[in-house]
Amino acid sequence: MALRLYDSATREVRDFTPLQPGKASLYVCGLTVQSEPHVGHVRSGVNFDVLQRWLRASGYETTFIRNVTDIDDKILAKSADQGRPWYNLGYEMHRELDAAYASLNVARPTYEPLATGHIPEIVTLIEELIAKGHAYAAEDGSADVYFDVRSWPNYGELSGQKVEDMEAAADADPRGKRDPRDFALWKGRKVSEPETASWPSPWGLGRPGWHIECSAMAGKYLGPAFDFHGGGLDLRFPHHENEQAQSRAAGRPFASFWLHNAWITTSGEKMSKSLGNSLVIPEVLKQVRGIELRYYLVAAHYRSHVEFSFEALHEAAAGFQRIEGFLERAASVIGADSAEAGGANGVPCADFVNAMDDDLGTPAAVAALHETVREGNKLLADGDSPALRGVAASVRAMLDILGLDPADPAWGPARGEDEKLTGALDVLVRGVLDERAQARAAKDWARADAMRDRLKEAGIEIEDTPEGPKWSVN
RNA sequence: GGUGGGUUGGCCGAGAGGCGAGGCAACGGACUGCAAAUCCGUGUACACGGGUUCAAAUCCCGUACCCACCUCCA
Repeated sequence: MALRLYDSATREVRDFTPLQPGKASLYVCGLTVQSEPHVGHVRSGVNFDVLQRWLRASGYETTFIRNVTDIDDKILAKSADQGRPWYNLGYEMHRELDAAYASLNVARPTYEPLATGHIPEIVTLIEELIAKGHAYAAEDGSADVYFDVRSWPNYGELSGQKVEDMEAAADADPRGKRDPRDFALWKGRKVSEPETASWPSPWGLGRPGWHIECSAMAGKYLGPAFDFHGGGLDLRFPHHENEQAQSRAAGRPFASFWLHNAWITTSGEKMSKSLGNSLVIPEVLKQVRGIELRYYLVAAHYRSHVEFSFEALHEAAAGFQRIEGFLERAASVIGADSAEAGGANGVPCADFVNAMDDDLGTPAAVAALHETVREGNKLLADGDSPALRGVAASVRAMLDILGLDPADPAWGPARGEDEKLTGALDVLVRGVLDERAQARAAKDWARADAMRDRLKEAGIEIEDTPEGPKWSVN
């Protein structure tokens, strides 16, 4: 079975047929760098990262563009409030975003273009649209340029809405618009805005509207037609509708598939900057590790709403630790350095592949992963074997596709934190364990258990295994 | 007003006409001095009311509640 994905434009699951054989091109709307990223933002990053990984694992040479919007109304307003340059705020938030992605092992895109770095491409595209009669400069001298919605009969095709049924924005600033639904391609500079936030154009000083940047950048890096365009569900309208209208009006076929990830809600409501109920990443990572948060996000389907709760998050962490536990035990049996332990030659099980091919069915894929782990746990009882090696490698390969391989250097040094400290602690704990072994040999269970309890109070868990006791810091 | 999505067991979350995804929690068993881990097993579900069907969580009609989008949003 080949890859099939749900296309928001046609509202059905369709077979993926690449525009160019063996290649896949993907454009995802990244964030506007105006505030710290929260769990919801990162969900999108993780979802499309999984898509990217699956495309690569399926043999497609993949180009993945994820932009950063580094100029917009909110950035200007916030930075003005904070009394610092807009680019200073944007840069800081961009770095926060990078850090959040890194802490969740979201791979970097092929390119990560900034809106402000593509003013010439944007101006050229607007000029094309004006020449074709789909855009006009406002006649009020504001230097604004608008897309003429009425000139494009297919407007609304992506979101399934009719222009007549749309409400005009309550707060829409009608200055210079022929129709309230027309949207800005170029925003003339207002006197209240900093000079550094404007660029010269044929219509006067100004800055790009929000939608045009994505059309321009997608065109620059992926060409007039490309395979996938992704983003959050809320971008479907107006952002993606407008992107598609602009691009097609300019004669570019644009995206073949539109992919939208659903929300993470808190207390039943959308997690949003404007609601102020954001759960920023560094806060969440005080409770679970990045890999566990990623597992939580991957275990739900990308098109399902997820109601965020710390309880569910901890549950997910426990589920992931089951997988990790198997890998640790397997590595101690077959040797951590063996080729099989690396997962490089591992083969995902058929259920996993079928699940992923079916609209990135990560929940079913994770179920398949757990079943493989159970199989591996059974094999573990018999010690080293080719079957165990195969299963361990398979588990690693599946985890890698989901971006969840605990041994991936992206997660940083393994749990052992500081090697010197761990080494020192090991000597001390071993000393206690040796004494405990003597007590156990003498069947002095009270003394043996007391030692175990004391270690536990210090946060050190003891497990007796056939190979002797093992300790871990909890 | 327009458009779209949702409601599944103690919890999280899949599925989409028959055979109970998976995880977490619970309980029983195996293993263990005990515990932990692991394995085996058990139970409790499809918002409500009708209908179609040999068979409905799944299809149809209706109702209720929830959520999102309609030019700031992952």
